Amino acid sequence: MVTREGRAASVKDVAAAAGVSLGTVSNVLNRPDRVSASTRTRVQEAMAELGFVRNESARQLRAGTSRTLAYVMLDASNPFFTDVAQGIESAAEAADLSLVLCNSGNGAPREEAHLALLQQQRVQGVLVTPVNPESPVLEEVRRRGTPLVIVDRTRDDRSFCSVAVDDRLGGRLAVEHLVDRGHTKVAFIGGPIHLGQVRDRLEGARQAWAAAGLPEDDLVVLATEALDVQEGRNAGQRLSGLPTTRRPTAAFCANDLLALGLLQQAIGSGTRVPEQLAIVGYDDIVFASAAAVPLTSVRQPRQELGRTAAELVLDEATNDAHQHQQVLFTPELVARASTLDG
Amino acid sequence: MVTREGRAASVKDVAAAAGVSLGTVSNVLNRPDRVSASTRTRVQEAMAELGFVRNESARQLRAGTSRTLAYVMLDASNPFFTDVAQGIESAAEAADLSLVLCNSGNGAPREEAHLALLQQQRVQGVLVTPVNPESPVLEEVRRRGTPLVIVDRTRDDRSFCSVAVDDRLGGRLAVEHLVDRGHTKVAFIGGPIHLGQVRDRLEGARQAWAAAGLPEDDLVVLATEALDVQEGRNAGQRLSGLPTTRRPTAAFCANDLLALGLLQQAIGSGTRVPEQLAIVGYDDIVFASAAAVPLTSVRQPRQELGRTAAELVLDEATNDAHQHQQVLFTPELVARASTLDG
DNA sequence: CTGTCTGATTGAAAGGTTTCACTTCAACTC
DNA sequence: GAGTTGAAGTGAAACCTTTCAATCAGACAG
Repeated sequence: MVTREGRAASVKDVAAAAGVSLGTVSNVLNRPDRVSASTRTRVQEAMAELGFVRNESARQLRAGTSRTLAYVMLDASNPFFTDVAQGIESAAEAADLSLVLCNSGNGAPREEAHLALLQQQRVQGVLVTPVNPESPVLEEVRRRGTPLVIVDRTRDDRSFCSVAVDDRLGGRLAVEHLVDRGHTKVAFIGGPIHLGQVRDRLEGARQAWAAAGLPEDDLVVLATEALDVQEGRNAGQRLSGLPTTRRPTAAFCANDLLALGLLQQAIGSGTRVPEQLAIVGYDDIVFASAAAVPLTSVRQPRQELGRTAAELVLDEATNDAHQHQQVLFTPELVARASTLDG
Repeated sequence: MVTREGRAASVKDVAAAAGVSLGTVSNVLNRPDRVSASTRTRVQEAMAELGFVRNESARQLRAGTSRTLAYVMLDASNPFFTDVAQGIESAAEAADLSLVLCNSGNGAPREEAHLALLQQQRVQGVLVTPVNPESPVLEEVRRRGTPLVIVDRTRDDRSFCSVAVDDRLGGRLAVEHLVDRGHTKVAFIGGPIHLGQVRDRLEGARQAWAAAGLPEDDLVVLATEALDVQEGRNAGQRLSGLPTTRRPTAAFCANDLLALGLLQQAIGSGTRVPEQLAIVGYDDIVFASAAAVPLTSVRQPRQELGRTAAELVLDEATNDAHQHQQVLFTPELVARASTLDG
């Protein structure tokens, strides 16, 4: 019956309708075995009749805690982060928690607003890929009692749990691969250069370059303003502008979006990939393998990243003897047509 | 001070620390103008001192409603839906509500679980791109008092607000464009065929085909099992397998993921796009224009879709005289290199 | 028939915030 | 100086659920 008399039905209404006490209704909800079968069905019928929905606020107020985990994503439109979210979700599901996603869209104010709300909601824990991992806001969150784990970033002091992927190693793998294929002049494309990710990948690239005994100046750095497709195209134009003799024969891009932009610009301007320009991306998003020339890329264990982060935050939430730890995953190079001619 | 004595600080603690009554603390929180400046700062200092975080459950319990909107996405890894979510977010922000995202991952049980929890949380309203728009679960949600709007789908009866895009028109636009370019044998690629979207886009395609006076049989339907990249590749192989005389010179794909898969397979097997095979996609996701051969696609006003849906759900939540309405947006063809040679 | 045990049910308290009718007090008016 | 006004602050009630000690009814033993 749709008896909507202003407010929603409460346990009290259900109790009245079923002719039992309010404690019994609660028992039906939480410990059905303690209630006789006949009463139980009577109560359940009353609930259905009245369209009763348990009020989570009241429940939580009493219980003191929610059954929710939250992930504040840096950029919901980057497939990398949605994959991470899927990993988190699988761990949350296993722990019988539900996951809510928030999107900061790379904006610090939005991130702060989301974090404030999540604290107020007393979520069990927060996972976040922060705009700035060094921000004091993160400390504040934990100081106020909400467990927090940093995802795909690390903090210089080791004051938080974090999960990330070894970006230096990733950079090394990419450049070693290119060196193996005989390239002796390579461009690194990425930026802003102050981002931890970009810095580390470049550093790894330089290590591999030096290890191969190649002259430092032949690893050219093209700094970009963002890690998106448009910037990839721009970088491509800058490459095309170079005289042939000084033009790199391969490019290592700090993420796949850049690589896809570069690829597009290259093909559009008649450059053959990989014959004239080999390309390595980073992240191995689903669109990398679906590119017209399937992209060689450095794969990160995205789902596992998420899953592990969720497990850490749960440990922090439930285990008194919790120790912060910084988990570092190992990336893996996936070679495809964009570097493999013939 | 990190005085964590078991439980978090409450208004009562703050009141005691600041030497005021509990009502005053509440006033500082909700009507700061009614409190003298000196008391206000004293209370605020006490809050900072104790690391006070307002308990949203208690607030909501008292207020009866939350300041939250929710969107249950069909597939968080499809950029189309994250763009819709961004539109919703902008409307939510304007109304000073926050948005939580849930992902059903195309699974009915997950969708149901999310909907149940959102009702319990007494969210202001729910937006959902349902696995099955005809599901009785949706009626249940509304019957129990939570406003609900259907996004990017429609229901046959008009019992819900919904926002969608005119898929028949989209199909017509795509095929008209191909006919204009002189194609007389075209493949429609999409499926599962029972999906409303796919059905309507195909129907529009057929209308345009018939209107051009072309023989019905020359619009070939290749049914796929899903709308993803892999199925696009598969479809490409099926096309390649056809004898040249019977092979379509153009393909209209029911979404961009299919189109990208098809494009990849085509280029990989040496088919020149668009000279030997023109391709039209649908959705105009960001990766469409970034494809190696930029994809002609039917653009849907994704952000506006989300924004409008959010406005409708808010109207349903706040306006007693609310009337359900089905908003239908107009798609637009964006012509790019995948159909434009020369 | 008394006493004991068990399972089912009850009723009241607690949890943190907001609201609102009420009190207090200082400043002002005539 | 009696009376009025307004601003500032107070305190109890209400929101809905869960928990737990207490009660009840009936079965059973002695």
